[in-house]
Amino acid sequence: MPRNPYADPILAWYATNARDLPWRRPDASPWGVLVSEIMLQQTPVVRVLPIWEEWMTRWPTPAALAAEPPGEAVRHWGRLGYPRRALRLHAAARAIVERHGGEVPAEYADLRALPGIGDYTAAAVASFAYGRRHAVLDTNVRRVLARAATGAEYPPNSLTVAERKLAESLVPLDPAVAPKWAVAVMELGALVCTARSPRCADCPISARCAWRLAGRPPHDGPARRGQRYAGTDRQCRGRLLAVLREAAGPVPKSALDEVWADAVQRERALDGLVADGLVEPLPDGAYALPGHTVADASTG
DNA sequence: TAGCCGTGGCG
DNA sequence: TCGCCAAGGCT
Repeated sequence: MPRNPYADPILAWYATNARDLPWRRPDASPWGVLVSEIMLQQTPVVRVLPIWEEWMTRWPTPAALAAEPPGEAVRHWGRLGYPRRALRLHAAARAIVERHGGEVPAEYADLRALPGIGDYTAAAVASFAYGRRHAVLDTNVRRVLARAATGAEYPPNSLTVAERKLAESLVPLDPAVAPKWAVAVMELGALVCTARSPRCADCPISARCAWRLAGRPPHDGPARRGQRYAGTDRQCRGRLLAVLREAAGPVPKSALDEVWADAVQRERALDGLVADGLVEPLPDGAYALPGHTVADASTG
């Protein structure tokens, strides 16, 4: 039995089925790869594409972003969601300038030490941008391995030691092949071995997929907890931050009061945004995105 | 470690 | 319609 019985068919499938994504092109910089990975966290590719293009034009290097106030990163994050990612990406850019001379580091440990970069993103950037050998374990890969190797429809709720050991055992030994395997198995999960309705007829490893061979038994464990959204603090935070994103400068508190009726929840959410550094209260009682430049009010 | 953190499209 | 889901990280 080869080290990884799935590698050859998945690599062959990837060669003809991979999407042409800008951060995968040869001219993509490590910075472009890093930005894409942060934006893609919990966010579909189609929504990331235009924002990524805008960021690459506006801030082609970590130094370019680092030179801006953090609020500009939040503003140009738009409606991608989870805006703390924008704040952390800005902080990562400044750390890259200060600690790494403005170059995105290639070492996993250095990447992992940057704000907003966890185990997955550090491995992904090291692998995709620098060709390093790493087990790149995202939700797609976990699902593919759960089905193919374990015979379960879905992976466990949280990453287990067994999953990590399995993934690491499958990383090709050839350093030139390892990063190709990482991106290929991820792509298979994104396009074919999907969560809702997997397209087993189009899968290059269906003949050796334990889950399919078992008749695709449904998930039997505890149901995954669905997360409500309407009426939550998260929705309230989103409303408040949208007001600040769309305003050219500081806004009076009344502008925030207008977008959420429940005053108790509104204050709690606003306090949370301030605590997170996403919103800055000003001495005059107004609110702004963090680090905004005070406009010159002496003209006119 | 389980809960929190946005947003929008799809089955 | 509405719950589920999308290249996670942090505490």
